[in-house]
Amino acid sequence: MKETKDKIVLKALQYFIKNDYESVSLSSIAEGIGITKGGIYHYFSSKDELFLECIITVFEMVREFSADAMSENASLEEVLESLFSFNNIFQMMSESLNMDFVSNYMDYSYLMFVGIKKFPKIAEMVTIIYDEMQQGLELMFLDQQAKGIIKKDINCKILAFEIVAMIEGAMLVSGFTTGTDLKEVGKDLVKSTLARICV
Amino acid sequence: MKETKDKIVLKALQYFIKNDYESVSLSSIAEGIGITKGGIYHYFSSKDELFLECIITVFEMVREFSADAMSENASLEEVLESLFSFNNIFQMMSESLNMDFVSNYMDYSYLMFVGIKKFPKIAEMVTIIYDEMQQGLELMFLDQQAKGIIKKDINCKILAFEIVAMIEGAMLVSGFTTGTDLKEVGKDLVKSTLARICV
Amino acid sequence: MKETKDKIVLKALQYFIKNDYESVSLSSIAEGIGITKGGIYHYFSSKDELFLECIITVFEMVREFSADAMSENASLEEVLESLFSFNNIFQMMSESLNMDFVSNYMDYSYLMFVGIKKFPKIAEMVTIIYDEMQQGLELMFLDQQAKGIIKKDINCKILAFEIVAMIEGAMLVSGFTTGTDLKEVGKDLVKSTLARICV
Amino acid sequence: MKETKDKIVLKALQYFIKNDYESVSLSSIAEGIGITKGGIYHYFSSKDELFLECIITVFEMVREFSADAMSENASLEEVLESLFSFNNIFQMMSESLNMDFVSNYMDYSYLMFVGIKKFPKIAEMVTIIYDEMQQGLELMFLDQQAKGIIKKDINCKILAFEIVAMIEGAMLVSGFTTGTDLKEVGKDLVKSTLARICV
DNA sequence: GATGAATGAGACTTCATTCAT
DNA sequence: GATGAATGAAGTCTCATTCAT
Repeated sequence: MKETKDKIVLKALQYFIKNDYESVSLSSIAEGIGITKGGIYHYFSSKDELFLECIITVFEMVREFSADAMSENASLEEVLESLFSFNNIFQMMSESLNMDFVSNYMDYSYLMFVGIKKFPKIAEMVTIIYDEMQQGLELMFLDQQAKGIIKKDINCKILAFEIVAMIEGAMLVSGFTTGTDLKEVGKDLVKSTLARICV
Repeated sequence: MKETKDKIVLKALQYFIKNDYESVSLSSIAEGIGITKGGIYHYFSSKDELFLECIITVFEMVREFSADAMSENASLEEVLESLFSFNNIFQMMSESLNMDFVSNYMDYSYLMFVGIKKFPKIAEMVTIIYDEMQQGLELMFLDQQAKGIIKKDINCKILAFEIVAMIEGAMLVSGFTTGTDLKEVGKDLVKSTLARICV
Repeated sequence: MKETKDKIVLKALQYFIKNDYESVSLSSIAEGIGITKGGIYHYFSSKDELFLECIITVFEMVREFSADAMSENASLEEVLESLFSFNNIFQMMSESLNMDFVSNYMDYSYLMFVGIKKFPKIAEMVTIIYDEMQQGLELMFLDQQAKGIIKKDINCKILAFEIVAMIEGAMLVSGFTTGTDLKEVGKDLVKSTLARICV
Repeated sequence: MKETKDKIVLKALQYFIKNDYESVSLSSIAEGIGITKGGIYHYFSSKDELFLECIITVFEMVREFSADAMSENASLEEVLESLFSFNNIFQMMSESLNMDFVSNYMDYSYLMFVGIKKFPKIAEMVTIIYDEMQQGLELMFLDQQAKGIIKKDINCKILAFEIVAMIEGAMLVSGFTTGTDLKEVGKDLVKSTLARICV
């Protein structure tokens, strides 16, 4: 059955996302789904391998999300609205994983960093994600600029970087600053962005 | 002598910033500075306490940096230039610590996240840092707006959040994206920001 | 297999009864039965837990012994003879444990004291043992008094306490005093006791 | 000054009497009297030596007490009353040590046992104490028997052993059994003892 | 497919002890 | 007479991993 394997990844993710890599024990994962430690070794040859699978699972979801947001049919406004509705990302993630523990950007971000420290290879995956997002945005901005919707004097490459940076930064910062409602912030940012780039 | 204690914190920071908390052993720290494991316990009652001291050391430097950047005498342009010259932050940090290991934002960010997972209290410190920065910027923007330098229709509170988010996001993202020169990015962002907010 | 667990308790008891609690290392226990340190943690979650199990094992044997000695069918003389034949207690204990290390009362007594210092709860167990013994004796004395065997003017409650105290004291003291043969002492005490309480 | 040395012994005794030998650290003793660990080594060459001094201190007091109780001028009744007034022993001990922590026989007894496990030599000291006491009593009993006060058919050697055993046993057992008032028990035992040995 | 016993390495931590000051 | 830094050995405990069943 593939069921057990999925259960392991899910439970592992749940722990890895909230705790230090080293402080997550295979026992606790096994116990959490009602099997024994040794059983995990049927599906994964090591703790590292399991961890990697967890990270990849999350990354694929993020990639899918950003691809969806930038679908061809969407208007400039719709794209920005999708990307800036941070809460949706984590809601979707939680639903996909059938669990409610990815409560904020910090959880996701933490997993990413820990992963990179453990396996430098993961940094490459992150790079791909950001590059794809940035290039996607740049292409869209160029298209809109050609159509006369975006101001002519704007450097689309820089703008794309700005947007990506602001999305990541807003998610990160809003997890800490007091008195910032994530939903409102998203809307405000979309508005202010459109105002300054559109003709 | 306070020398040994400082050496311990320095070496510990060096390891904590590059590796998983749990995978940093006190032995390696001790060995790294030529003392024995037990010696560390003269100065710190536990690994956690040492870790905390390391984090606080870094936080104080960041706080100082952002306070310096927003000094009263500085012009709008100077403030933005300071805040967006990311590389300077880490250069300064490296100099202060007399070590060259804080090579990028990821290192600092990682330390922050790991710290928060271990000690939720640290999240409060981070909140203070961001809040101070955001409020400082907002005040400055309002002042400049009153002087007629910044456009009247701009919401300074949102703008302050945007700037903080962009700084953090740019530092984070630029650590991954390919083909982005951190120095150039900073300059570009200052330019584009000034262009859109100034009369 | 329950074999290993039993081996651990047995070997642990062997060490705990002869040495300081703290100076008994899990390594030595493990080594003593040919397993590794970590193996002990399969059966006991801590050194304390193992220690507790050891103590309980001993207590249960003592309780059983005193219950046996005061069985209903035994005559007054037989009961006293059983209780005062100290050496039998430890012989039995050694046989039950399949080891010959409980050589005298001091060993048992020491274990009891150390246990109490570590876990105050153990004092309650000891209390139960003594109370049961004292009450059992009192009932028997009252019965014998009613039958006219024990002198009418004797306070059976005090007598019961005296007997318990003398048993414990004799075991304790005889471990030190020179020139006292434990076997002879027991017989003498039975004789002198019967002489003074019987009609 | 001899003051510091005395303070060390006193504080050490306070800890050794309530805790496991190994779990008493020199740091805690030093801290308890406001000096540092290293300072102890001015007066004692090792932890063991300090421990031994503590035990000897206690033993000397016990020996003195029993010698006092059996002073030549005292009558049979007075001697027994002194020996059986257990609480007095510990009260006196506490006063001598200027501390109130020797609350019961268990504390004293525990110290004795731990001492023996660590240094078999101490068993010899205990033997001397018991032997002295037993021989002292035997001599007194013989004297009283010669004077016609004690029954002729009593074996004074056995009686002396019985008394010592009962004293030790009563102190031990009364620390556990419920509903036994130590003071009353002492009086009862004196009475019942006199009744059975006197003409 | 899964269990459970067992290993072995490595971690944090404590402490008696030494010694220069 | 006393401090305080530092050592080094030992101890408890945790865990990834293996393997017979």
